[in-house]
This record gives sequence, C-alpha cells and structure tokens, in this order.
Amino acid sequence: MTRIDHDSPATILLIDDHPLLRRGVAQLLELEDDLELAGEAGEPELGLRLAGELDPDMVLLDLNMPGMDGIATLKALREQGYAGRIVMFTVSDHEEDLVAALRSGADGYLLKDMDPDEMVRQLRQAALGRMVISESLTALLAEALRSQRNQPAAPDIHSLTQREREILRELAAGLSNKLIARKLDITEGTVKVHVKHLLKKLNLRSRVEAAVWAVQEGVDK
Amino acid sequence: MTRIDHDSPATILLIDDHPLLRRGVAQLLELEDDLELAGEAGEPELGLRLAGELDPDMVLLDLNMPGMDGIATLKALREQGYAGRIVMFTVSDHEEDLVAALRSGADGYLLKDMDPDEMVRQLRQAALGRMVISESLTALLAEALRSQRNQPAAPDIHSLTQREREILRELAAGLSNKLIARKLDITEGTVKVHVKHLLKKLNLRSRVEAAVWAVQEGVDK
DNA sequence: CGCTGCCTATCCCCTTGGAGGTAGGGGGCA
DNA sequence: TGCCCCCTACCTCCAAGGGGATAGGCAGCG
Repeated sequence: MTRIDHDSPATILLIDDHPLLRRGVAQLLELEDDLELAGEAGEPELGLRLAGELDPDMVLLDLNMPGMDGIATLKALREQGYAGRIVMFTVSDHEEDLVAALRSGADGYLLKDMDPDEMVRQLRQAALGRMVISESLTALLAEALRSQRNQPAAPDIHSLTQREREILRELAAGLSNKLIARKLDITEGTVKVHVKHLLKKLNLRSRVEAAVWAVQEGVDK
Repeated sequence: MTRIDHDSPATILLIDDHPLLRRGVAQLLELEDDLELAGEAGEPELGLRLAGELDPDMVLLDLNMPGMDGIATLKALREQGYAGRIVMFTVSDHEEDLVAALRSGADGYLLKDMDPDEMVRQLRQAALGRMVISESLTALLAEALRSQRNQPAAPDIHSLTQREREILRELAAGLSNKLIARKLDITEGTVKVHVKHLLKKLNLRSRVEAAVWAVQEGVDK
C-alpha cells in the first residue's frame, strides 16, 4: 500500500530549528527504508538553499521559527521553484495557522505530538501525493471551511497592483486623497481612481474600512 | 532631615498580590519607627476599600496585578477621593509603564529590586511630599520627556467621555456615521458631534486617523 | 500586429464627513 | 439655587469621498 520497495525511497528535507527534534525525526526515518532523510536545516535560509541543491521529494517544515516564519519559508520555497510536497510540521493547533498554511499551498499539516508510527504512515501518504492533516485538526478544518463559505471574497493584498498597495499604505497612515496625491506627485483624481479600485478589489465599502484592515493586516509598513 | 520622631509615623497601605513581598515590606517597615504599615491588600478591590477605611498617608501600589492593573487601580483610588500619596511599586522598568503611571498621577515609581535601605530612604522622601523615582529610571524618564516635547498633544483615550469612546470603537470598526447612529439608536447628527469632539480631543484630523490610531492602540476591543 | 493590464487623468453626480453655532434636558456639585 | 458637563438634536456651509464612465501612454505578450 505504499510507494516503494521497488522504487527508490522518498527523500525528505527537514527544516526545523530544534536540534533535538531533528535528531528524533532522523532516527525515526532511519528505521524506514522507503523514507530517507536527505538533509536537515536549522534555519529557513539554509533550508531554502538545501531545497534547491537536493530537490527532495518532500519538505517537512516547522511553522514556528525565529526570523522568517514557516509560512514565509513555504512561500519562498514555491517562489524559488521548488515543486515537491511541502508538509508543515508544528505544535500549533490554531485554526489561523492551519488555514494560513493551507491557503499558502501546504500539502500537509502534521502536529509534532503525534504518534511516531502514525507519523510515518502520514509521511508515506504525503509521499504518494495525498494531502495529510493530523486527525485532531479535522474539526478545526471543518470550522474554517464553514466560516469561509460565508465570506466568499476574503480581502487579499495580493490582488492589488503595486501602485494600489502604495496608495493603501498612505491611506492607512490616515492621509487624505489630496495629501496622498501631493506625496506621490500625481493628481487627486488619480488617487481617487486607485482608491476606488482597491476598495472594489478588497470588497470594502470605505477608506476607513480599508485603513483598519491594512493596519490589522500589517500592510502599513 | 525627615518628617517625624516627634510627629506620628507616616501610615502606608500596601497593595500587592505577592504575599512574600508583602511580608518583606512589612518586616522592613517594622524596623522604622517613622513608617507604619497601616494595612495590606492582595487584590486591588480590597485595596480600594482599605484606602477608604484607613485613609493612609501613602499607598504603595503594585503595577502588575491580575485583574485590575495598577494604573486602573491608581485611577480608581483618585476617583474614589483618595488624596494621599500614591507610589507605584513594580518590577517593570519599561518606559511605557513609567510614563503611564506618572501621567495617571502617581507620586512615585520605585523598583522592587532596590536596596532595602534605599527603599526606606525613598519612602521617607515620598512621605515628605517629594516625587520619588528609582535612580536607574532617570535615563528612561529623560527619554520619555524628550520624545514627549516633540508631540505636545499626545492622543489620550482617557480624555474621552464614555460615549465618545463608544463612538470611536464603532468608527474603528469601519462604520459610517449613519451606521453608527443606527447601531447606537441616535441620530446621525449626534454621531457627527461626537466624532467632531473626539477628533478635537485626540488632535486628529479625520476619522481615518482616528480609526488607525484606535486600532493600533487596541481601543477597538 | 492587436490585446491586455497598469498608470495616469478628467468629467459628472451624488453622498459623506467635518467645522461652526445653537439649544434643551439631565445629573453632579458648590 | 446656579453652574458645568454630558448627551442629545438640529442647522448651515464647504471639503472630501466614492461610483461610473472615458481615454491616452506604455509595457508585455501571443
């Protein structure tokens, strides 16, 4: 029911800042001849480099790391062209983290406190191309999906153009259209156009909503 | 050079949630015949009651307590008419705490790790009516004052009335005057008046600035 | 080449927001 | 009692915001 025995083992790159945990995973994988730990990284930056060099079948990625966090690392991996499976590996059972990871394109989300046998089983499934999520999180996932259904158009910063993001940043600083225009050296009318467009894209109804959203989202930096 | 020996000792009320620390202060004060521990309280609520009953010359007030924090307790003391000295007593050497305490009307700010002899000396000074601040904090204080000079009218949530805070909260949620009016069951004109007033008090120039400030300040909760 | 997306700009039209003043009712306080 | 603050409401006047439409210049792309 697995992938190999005839095939070559699935290679795995582990990116996690806890040395002891890396040790544990390494020992676990050594016992399995269809799973091979191709490399380890204690920092996201090294992880990105190794992913490029080793091109593993799967990346096991810690969500909570100092500096660049797991989501950012995930995105960086995809941006640098890594096409293999990315499975988040974390202690966080918070819905936001789970949702953020999946929305960012993670192929799995496993909790670190899971049973080793179960862990191996899930990794095999992931290697087969199946989405794996720790069972205890399914309730959370259902919850997230349900609340998502009711707000079809979640505002997304990425739908904005460069200029619109710039306008939004100034807007979120409390500036009026007139002041934004002066600052960016364009006419007030043009600023209005950008504001109108970004409001439409973000599905918001006023600049105040946009400003609040931007601040809460941390766009204003 | 002190207050007493002829006079009656200065009475002190200690409000702090750490029993051991209260014990320590009690023993320290027992050795001084010009300082008398009039009462102790492990919770702010009891402290407020004792302040009313005992009317001590001075209140030593912990800044970090579960539930109502020190600043809130300080204000509550003043609001219930307590007119004696209030000296904050804390482990926090953060500028924000120091500034908040002083702005809220504290007559002193002492660190818990100070030398016992120094502590007694400072309390005597406080009893004399002098502002006392742990020496290690003077640099912080200078810093706070300097940064304050350049922004004369720092927005302060406490200058707002209850209704204005309520309006601000809705405003920071992105609601228009019309919607706020409907929600609070008043006319739009009245909402405008409140918005106008709170903008003036906070020295802001638009509802957008107010919303951004409120969100960043965490007023919107 | 034409098509598309982005940035810029301008037009009209209507709504919203903000500054100013006036004023009545209610509660606290000297 | 009078005074002051707060909340409420209404008024005018003007500035600002936002929807809709149109359009030229420019870059990338099939």
